[in-house]
Amino acid sequence: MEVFFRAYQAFTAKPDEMLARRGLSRVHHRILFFIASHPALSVGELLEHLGVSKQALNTPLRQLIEMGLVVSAPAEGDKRKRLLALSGAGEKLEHTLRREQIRHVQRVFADMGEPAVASWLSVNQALAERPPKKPSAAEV
Amino acid sequence: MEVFFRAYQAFTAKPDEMLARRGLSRVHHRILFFIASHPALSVGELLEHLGVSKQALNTPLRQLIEMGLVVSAPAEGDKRKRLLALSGAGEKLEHTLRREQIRHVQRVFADMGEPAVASWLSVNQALAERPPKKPSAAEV
DNA sequence: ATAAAAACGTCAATATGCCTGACCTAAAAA
DNA sequence: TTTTTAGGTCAGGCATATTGACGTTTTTAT
Repeated sequence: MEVFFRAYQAFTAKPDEMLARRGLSRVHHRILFFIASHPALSVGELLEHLGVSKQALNTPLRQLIEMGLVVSAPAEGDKRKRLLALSGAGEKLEHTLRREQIRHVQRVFADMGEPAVASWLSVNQALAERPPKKPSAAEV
Repeated sequence: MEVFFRAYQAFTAKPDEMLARRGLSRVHHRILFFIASHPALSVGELLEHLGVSKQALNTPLRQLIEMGLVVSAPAEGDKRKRLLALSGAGEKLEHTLRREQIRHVQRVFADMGEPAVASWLSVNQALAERPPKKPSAAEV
């Protein structure tokens, strides 16, 4: 339990530090991550992924837009929807954060060998896919 | 990144649910866990492990004591220190929570096989032990 | 013996983060 | 034309964490 906890903390420590220097936090990273992973994401879809209320998303998302990291544009077919995308700067930041996490993980992977990594990934996958109960939207 | 995150969430979901039914939360679990793992732990040592201010610990710890799950007694040699221990009920709860997590993990382990589990554990260990920067006490 | 420090507990003020409820606009659907 | 839907925002409330400041008891230093 403790090791698992610390592993996750260590995994996000470097990005957290970089984000903090820009006045951003874990939420902002999650937003950037989902937008990067799901092109042309609508606000509603983002809310589902994050599992927070729209009021909770409002502030950090607005900050990202005001900082020019995220762009929000009305959808083609349905102008009520706002499609989110990363700006150039947003992509750059997201890549930087992602690369930090990859670097951290790879330093370990290099020592552990290929099959260990594959196992680690698939166990995580299995753990994540088998929620003991309902994943309670608020904590996804 | 996302899988790792969800794996950890799933790992704590069941305990969180059980704690919530008693009006407790993640912090309480962490306190119970550390007390269980370190017999005759002093308050100061607990604070170091948790990496929070003593004011932040005060409330949840007091609740646990008032609920009769944790006992606090002056140390033999140094009566300024308060040594923490689980009561019978506290041990029972801690074991229940621990067992839930083990059960969750073992359902997955059963499918993945022995070596995969060993790899998963050692990769986590390695990730946890290699903080990219300083682990920033506040998030340990 | 007296002063200083350590370990713990607590009160207060402050900041954050998230939630629910309520209200508003613009656009799509009925 | 009326009703929904998608999104944005304000207000109030709750929970939690932080720093700062005291007060108590016990131990250590002078």
